[in-house]
Amino acid sequence: MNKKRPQYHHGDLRAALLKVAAKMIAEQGIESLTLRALSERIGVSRTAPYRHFADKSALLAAVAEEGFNRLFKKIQTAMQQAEADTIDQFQKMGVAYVQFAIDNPTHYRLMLTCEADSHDIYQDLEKAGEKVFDLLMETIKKGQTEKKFKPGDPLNLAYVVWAAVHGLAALMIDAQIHHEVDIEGLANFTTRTVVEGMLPR
Amino acid sequence: MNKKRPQYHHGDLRAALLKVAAKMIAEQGIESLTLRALSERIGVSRTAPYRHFADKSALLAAVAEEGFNRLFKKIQTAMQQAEADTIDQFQKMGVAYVQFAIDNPTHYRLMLTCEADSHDIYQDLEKAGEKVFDLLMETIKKGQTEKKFKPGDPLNLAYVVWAAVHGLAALMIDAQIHHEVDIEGLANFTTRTVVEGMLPR
DNA sequence: TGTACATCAGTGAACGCGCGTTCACTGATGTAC
DNA sequence: TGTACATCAGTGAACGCGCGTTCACTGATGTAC
Repeated sequence: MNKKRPQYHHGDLRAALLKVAAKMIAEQGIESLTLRALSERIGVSRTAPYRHFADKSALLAAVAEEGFNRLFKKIQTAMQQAEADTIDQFQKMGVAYVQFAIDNPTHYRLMLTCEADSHDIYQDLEKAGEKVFDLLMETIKKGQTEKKFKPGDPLNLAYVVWAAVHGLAALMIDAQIHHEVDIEGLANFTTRTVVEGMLPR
Repeated sequence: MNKKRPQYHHGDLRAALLKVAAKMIAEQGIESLTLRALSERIGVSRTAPYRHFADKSALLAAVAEEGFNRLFKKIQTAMQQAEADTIDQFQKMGVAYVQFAIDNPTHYRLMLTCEADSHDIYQDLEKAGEKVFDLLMETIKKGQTEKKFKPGDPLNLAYVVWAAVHGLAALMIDAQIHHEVDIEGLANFTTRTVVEGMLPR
């Protein structure tokens, strides 16, 4: 039993900080996450987090990083559940990406704006983000060598696709797209349209 | 000469607040805009803004609204400068949209996240945003009746296109896409890809 | 044209709040001998 | 197995700060007669 009398040493405070911070962000938004409330909820003094993180933004960066790792896994399993067809994998990736963002709206927002100020400072965070992007790049390259996607710099294509799924996620999160729409349906339609275009066949 | 001795009555404080707030947001970001600094810069007491806006968020909503009006005009003129071809107009719209976002990054961010919390509260803001969206909807409908776009619910197509340009803008603003890329080029490529798709011809 | 008065735009002092962070500290843990 | 000691994780009081907003006010403006 771990549920003994509160101990002086927490055991694994670092992990607990990340976990509870993620939970609180999900519940109340990023803005309202305070180091004080976070510590109190864990049952530790306000200043204990400073043993594990240099400051608040370092903690947020770690939370964001963990988010990218989860996103990475989610996309990976989505691809594995797809058929062998590259285009099918590609679409599943896109839908999984949007789904993650919708399921973890505040966390997702943190991930994509946290990096903004801190590109160079938090290199682990940057790497975690790049890992996800690389998954996309590789799929596009594979599709190109299989002649299923048109040729050209895969980086530009990756940007377009990323823009589409990120944009869709962002608009939904910020409630610009009305909530009553079928999320998965629209995510599916979006990736399909990016692949097939808007021209009549 | 308007540059007389400072007067008790400012003359048009409301307009000045909007203008200077936009300027300060552009210079230092949304976070760092404070009512105090804004008032001081205009040369008026801290509490003067409360004669014109209920509170800070009402002022921000008005700033955002003004942004949508400027965006609307910019897109309109971009369309007018295009050839008569609907698809050409469509692409020019997309590029103009991204261009606006890149030229006014903090203002753009405010516009698209401000609405989030305040959909129902600030109806003028919502209307200003809808006007821009309607421009997109109309163009898609026109393209469909001309058989230049594939049929189907134009709303879904509009969401896809909006997602693509918004996503591109957001990624650029949040420095997820490296700054060295050719902005206009990528914006062009994006709208073209959304129209034409990724399949080989 | 002059006066009285309601209305409105701006003042400035002050409140109250919550926050991140610092500092010197103390209790627990692990290791060398 | 026992002891000494360095190291490390957590404490709690307090600092300092900037902010949005309130309040009772005052000076300017416009209008009715």
